[in-house]
Amino acid sequence: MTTIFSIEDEEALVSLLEYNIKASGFKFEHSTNGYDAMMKLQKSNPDLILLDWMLPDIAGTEVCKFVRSNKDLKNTPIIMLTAKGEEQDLLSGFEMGCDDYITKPFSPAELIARIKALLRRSSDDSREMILSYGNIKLDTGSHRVYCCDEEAKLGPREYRILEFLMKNPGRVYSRQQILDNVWGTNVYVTDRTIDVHIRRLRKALSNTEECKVIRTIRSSGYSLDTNS
Amino acid sequence: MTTIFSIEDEEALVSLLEYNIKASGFKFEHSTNGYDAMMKLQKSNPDLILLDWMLPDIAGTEVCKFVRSNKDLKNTPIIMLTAKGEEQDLLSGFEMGCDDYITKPFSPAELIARIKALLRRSSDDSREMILSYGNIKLDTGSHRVYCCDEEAKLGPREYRILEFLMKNPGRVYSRQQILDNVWGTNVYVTDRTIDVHIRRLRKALSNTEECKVIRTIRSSGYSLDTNS
DNA sequence: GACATTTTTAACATAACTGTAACATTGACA
DNA sequence: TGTCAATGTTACAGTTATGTTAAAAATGTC
Repeated sequence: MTTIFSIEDEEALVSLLEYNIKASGFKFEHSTNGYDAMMKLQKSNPDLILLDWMLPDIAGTEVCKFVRSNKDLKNTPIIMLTAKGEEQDLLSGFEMGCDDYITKPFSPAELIARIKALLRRSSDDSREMILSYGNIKLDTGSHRVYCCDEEAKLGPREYRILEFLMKNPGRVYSRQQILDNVWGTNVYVTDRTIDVHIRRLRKALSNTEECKVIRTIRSSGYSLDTNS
Repeated sequence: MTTIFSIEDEEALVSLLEYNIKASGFKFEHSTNGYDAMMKLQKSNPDLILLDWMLPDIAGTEVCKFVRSNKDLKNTPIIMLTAKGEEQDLLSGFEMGCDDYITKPFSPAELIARIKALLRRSSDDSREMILSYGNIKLDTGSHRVYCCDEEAKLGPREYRILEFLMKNPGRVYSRQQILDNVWGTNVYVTDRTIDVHIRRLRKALSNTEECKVIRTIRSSGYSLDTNS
């Protein structure tokens, strides 16, 4: 689960943060001072850090510097919290590598919006690449699929199933695994539904014999493989 | 040539600025008071403005407000010059849309460094170039779009969407990505709004069949691509 | 402040996709 | 070979995503 780590000493604010962050479906962790934070951060390895610029022990810049120089944490986005009137800190903040800032007092909605925006920006599942197996090519950048150099027209679900299977060609996935990865967990869908989508996928990839690469492993599932 | 416009009344400082700015290869222009500056800025249309916060006639905020509300100047970066001890001005400065500040006295090296940093940042957006894809050409200098050699009339938003899509032809962007990049992060706009703009964009680019290059990827987003 | 332009929302229409059920087929095993 | 369970196939109806239009809201302009 996506984890937000807050470094903030003001109790009332911590409660507010915790409530809103949890309500938005994130995991919440926190420290009330800089040294504690530096210890915990290493283990926690959160997805985003909320950093109060005014801490009881050390300056926010120091925490920032620590994060940026740490191998595991260096790419973790940081949002700094500053009080009204501390705008001159913004420059040093950005220079130290903060990604965004928000001025106290702030609305929870705004904070959540900024958190989500930053997470979006730093998430890397939008990488472009070309997966290929046999005569099938799948371009995640343009969402196009080619089968023996002809474009295959797939529905969104079929596309995602194929993308999933192509990440590990040859490997057998159970219907449940396919469901979890393509539909998402806790979704109520019959197993038979998968068969239907597999059918559609096969149909779309049937230009030539070499394109028929979805193998049924009876009582186990499906895989991308030569049918042999 | 890149032009730096200074608004500063202290003669000694003007000489210092002029010398260093010219030595760094920029063109130097200046005014010694706010009203004069507002008149000259319009014609000069500089690449960056150095604004002393304490002017003999009007407050720096007023000049700032003027620049930001002027069609041609609104994107010009502003560095404000403040005297030590005027830190409280920074708040209003940033609120008015200043991009950076520097406290007097400052080292010429630091000033030049900040100028260059700001120019770099703003040049990414304002570099003039002609993007082209298929029969569509987009001139970022004149903000004109040609579709099969005829000019297409686009609204500002449509223009920016097209410009964004043209930076990576073929690549699929989700509505959220389009929002982040065209509207900016943490903006509350419905997804449907994008569809409407896409509709207008398509309408404007429909001279011929070859001009219809916005592809819908159901449940994923849009891309600039042949529809095949 | 009135006007024109642009942007956003809302409502509805249309097209595309999805899941289910019902039935057909296949393969394993006694 | 008959039986059973698993999978293949098909068609359809419900659902969802997108297209389209118009009007309200916001913004810029004179």
